[in-house]
Amino acid sequence: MVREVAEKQDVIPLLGEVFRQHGFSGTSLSQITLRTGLGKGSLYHFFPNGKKEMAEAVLDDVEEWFETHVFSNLRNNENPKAGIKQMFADVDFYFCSGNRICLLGSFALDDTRDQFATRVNTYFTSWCEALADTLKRNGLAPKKATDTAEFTVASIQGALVLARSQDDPKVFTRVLKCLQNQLIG
Amino acid sequence: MVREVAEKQDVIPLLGEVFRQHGFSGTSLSQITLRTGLGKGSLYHFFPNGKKEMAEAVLDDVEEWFETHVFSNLRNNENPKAGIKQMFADVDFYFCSGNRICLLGSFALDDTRDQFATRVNTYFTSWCEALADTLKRNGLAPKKATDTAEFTVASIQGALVLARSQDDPKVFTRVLKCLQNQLIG
DNA sequence: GTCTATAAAGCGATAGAC
DNA sequence: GTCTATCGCTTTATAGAC
Repeated sequence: MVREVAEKQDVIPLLGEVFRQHGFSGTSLSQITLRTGLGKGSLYHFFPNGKKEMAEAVLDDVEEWFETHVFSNLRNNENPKAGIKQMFADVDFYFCSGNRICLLGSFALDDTRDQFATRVNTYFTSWCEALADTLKRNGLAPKKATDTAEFTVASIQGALVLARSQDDPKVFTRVLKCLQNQLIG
Repeated sequence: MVREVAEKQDVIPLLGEVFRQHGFSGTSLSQITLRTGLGKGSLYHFFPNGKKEMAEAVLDDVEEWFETHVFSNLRNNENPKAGIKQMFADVDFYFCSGNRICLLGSFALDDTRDQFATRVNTYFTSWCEALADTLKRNGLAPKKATDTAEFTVASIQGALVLARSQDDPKVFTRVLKCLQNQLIG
């Protein structure tokens, strides 16, 4: 770290990296110290409730990014097709073209989910609903729009899993392209 | 446990349950003892290399199940459409209609993957290749078959993630139905 | 094959000096 | 705000009795 005095705002992205790498239960405070350059003293100064509060701060950060970039664009873009196209561009950017996993997806798979149940649920629900709204405005029947949105969000998550399993981010790019074709051909 | 003397074969499914619940790094030997009823002495008798060897035994078991039921059926079924239909039935059965996660997908997401890299890679590769083979025999062009198989396997994984995030297994059932429609609708 | 006892290391968390 | 020292607990793993 360059600065001697850290700011919480600068630490959160680094925490996100550590949690993405090791998972929540696989992340130890010593690994956090390694990545952030902050000792336990500083970490507990910023996050009095320890590791769980650190993860919550990261999840807040993730939610805010998706709300600002993805969800609000889906809801507010007057051109549904353009909104969907923009979603795929943002998603590709955020997940670094398949080189980055989804922290909420990672938390969802084991019992970490239960510690962050509301956040995990809300993130995916918001995404599905915002996309379903856009699909309706693009002419899909309500039920069809809901199902298609759910299917799309699921496939994006699975593409991240499969890309990592093969250690090949191109898998993610291919699935994204296929999904975009299905939605706005 | 009813039996006083355990057999390795009986222990492996229980190990699978524990790893599915907590993830690999979230699983401790004391939790394994709770679930299996076996003390450290017995566990290290069966698995001298400890937790990693236990996970490997579980992964071997999973691979064998999928090879026997899913992959070989896809490769050998003379009727491609029937083979695909059977795959979805087997997958729905194995993942308990969305109530069970994929251990290899769970391992893939964090750095647990690196400890089981070959197994994780091979499982998904075998699945994609077997499905692509069937899709070709059903009339798809080679490249289209490969892409569709990859897309399908990814979506199945993502459906498991999304179902757990919503604590709603029905999500899994809906995505599976949608995929089957796309393939042999 | 199973158990208990034990070791050494690492864990999350706290206290207090600076 | 940052650090070091420390606490109490859990971890993986081993040893040895039965």
